[in-house]
Amino acid sequence: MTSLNAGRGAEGNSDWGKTLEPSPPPVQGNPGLPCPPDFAGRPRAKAALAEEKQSYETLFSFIRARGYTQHFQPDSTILLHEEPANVVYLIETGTVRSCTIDSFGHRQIFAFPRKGELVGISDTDRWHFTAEAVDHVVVKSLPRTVLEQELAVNTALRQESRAYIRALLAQREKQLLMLSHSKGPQRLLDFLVTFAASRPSTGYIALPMSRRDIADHIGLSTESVSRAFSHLKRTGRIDLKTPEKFKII
Amino acid sequence: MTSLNAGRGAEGNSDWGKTLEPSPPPVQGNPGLPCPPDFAGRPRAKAALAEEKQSYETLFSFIRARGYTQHFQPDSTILLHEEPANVVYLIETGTVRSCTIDSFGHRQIFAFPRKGELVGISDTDRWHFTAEAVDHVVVKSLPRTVLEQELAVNTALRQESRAYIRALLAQREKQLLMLSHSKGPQRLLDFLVTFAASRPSTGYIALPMSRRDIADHIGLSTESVSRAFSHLKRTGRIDLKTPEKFKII
DNA sequence: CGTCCTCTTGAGGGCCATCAACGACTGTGG
DNA sequence: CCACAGTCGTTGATGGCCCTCAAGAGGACG
Repeated sequence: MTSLNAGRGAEGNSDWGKTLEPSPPPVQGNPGLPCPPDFAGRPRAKAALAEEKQSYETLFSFIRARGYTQHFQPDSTILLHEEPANVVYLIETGTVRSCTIDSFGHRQIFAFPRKGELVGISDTDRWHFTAEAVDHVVVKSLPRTVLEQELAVNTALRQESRAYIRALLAQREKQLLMLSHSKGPQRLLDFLVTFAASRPSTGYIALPMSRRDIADHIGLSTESVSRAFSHLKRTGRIDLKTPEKFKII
Repeated sequence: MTSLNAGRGAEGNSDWGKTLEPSPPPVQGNPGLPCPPDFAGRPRAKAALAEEKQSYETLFSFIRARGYTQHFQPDSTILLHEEPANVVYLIETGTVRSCTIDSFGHRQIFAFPRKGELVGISDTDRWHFTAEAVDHVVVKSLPRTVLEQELAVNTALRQESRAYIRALLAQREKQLLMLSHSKGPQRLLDFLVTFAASRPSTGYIALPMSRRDIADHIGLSTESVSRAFSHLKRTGRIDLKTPEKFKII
């Protein structure tokens, strides 16, 4: 929570960080240059200046076309930590919670994936987390072997799969930042805004998960979550029609 | 920080979660089965029961062989958020800090990669974070185009690259768990243990980074980090010879 | 209508951020 | 050589946030 005004000044790169040793093979036929042109600040061909919105349509279409529809009852387990990661899910309906539980029984919910999001794309051997249905969940599930076979030959699919996992990583890092630097009500508001953004809906938005789920997501106790809701309501930042229906203001 | 004793009982999967709709193409010539055998709990061939330690030797060797040696001065910038991700680094010497800074100037350090770790493997277009040298850092840097060309044709490399990013994701999730559920001294101890584990050294271990860096990593103020050090020392969990040299007990 | 669960609100206390001061060290310039 | 400023690490005092314990309201369900 330090503000980095002074700091150790990450400036003064002067002539450090330059290539000092051209290394044996000059890579790609750039005879005179110790360092190929890609080292310079040139953006890659496909990257427009305007932030290019990543699409996962190839990946999603593939799973939708080849996957099997499965249903999960509220609070049932979709995939369990340590078990073989034999499948990938694409959510069609409902909300999932992805979490881990430590040896003391403390639970951390990393995400609440919903319609149009993948669950299980990040593992190939065994699950490193657990996923449970929050409400009634419908998914398309695809055997991992099928996905892997296609990944081996389909470049576009590979790019999208990588991009998806990268996005997960960036998401987690954003959460780390939030957890260490913002206070309860702000964390709740951020969560609600993010959640609302995943719904195209206007008007009141329904929260499928319990206060405890929210608490274990944003790192508070259920009581503090409740107080944070009351605080946001009192200060006019949200409208809370019922405990489950809210609107951002 | 709830303990999940009662909870909504993630049991009772009974006959939910079964495939309800065989979906058009039965995939791989399993005529009668609506669901190929990989759906069952069979581990994949390569996965031994004993936790298989992932090796990144193909990836590392490739970078070592084709990369360029670069040096970075303490506190110089290795890669900057938003700039083109044209390169991948393998650290040979020194310690790096990978971080992001939010709009209020709050900094979150995600990791302190060191010898034998990669920096920048997670992005392909632009950096989603910043990396700075903590002390004098020597790296092998490889143009991304070279890596991508090889990834396109080298399956082993692809697997290792994916595994590396997966490991980063799991690491971040572990950090999230730690940040929300453990207190200052415990967080510091976890960090020190992790840091010590990355050194094969016996005896006292030197900390290259400042208290502020540690603070921004484990989500405390510098003063609290200092108090946590004192606390661990007082309760006999660490031996602190100088502010930079410690030993786990 | 009682039981159970969730959500909410209050009271008390602990952890930690903040402000402040101090010693140790370093590099600078007189 | 020494005064001086600047940085870093440490410790103390104070206050705020939030966890814990506790109690109560409201709804779901048998």
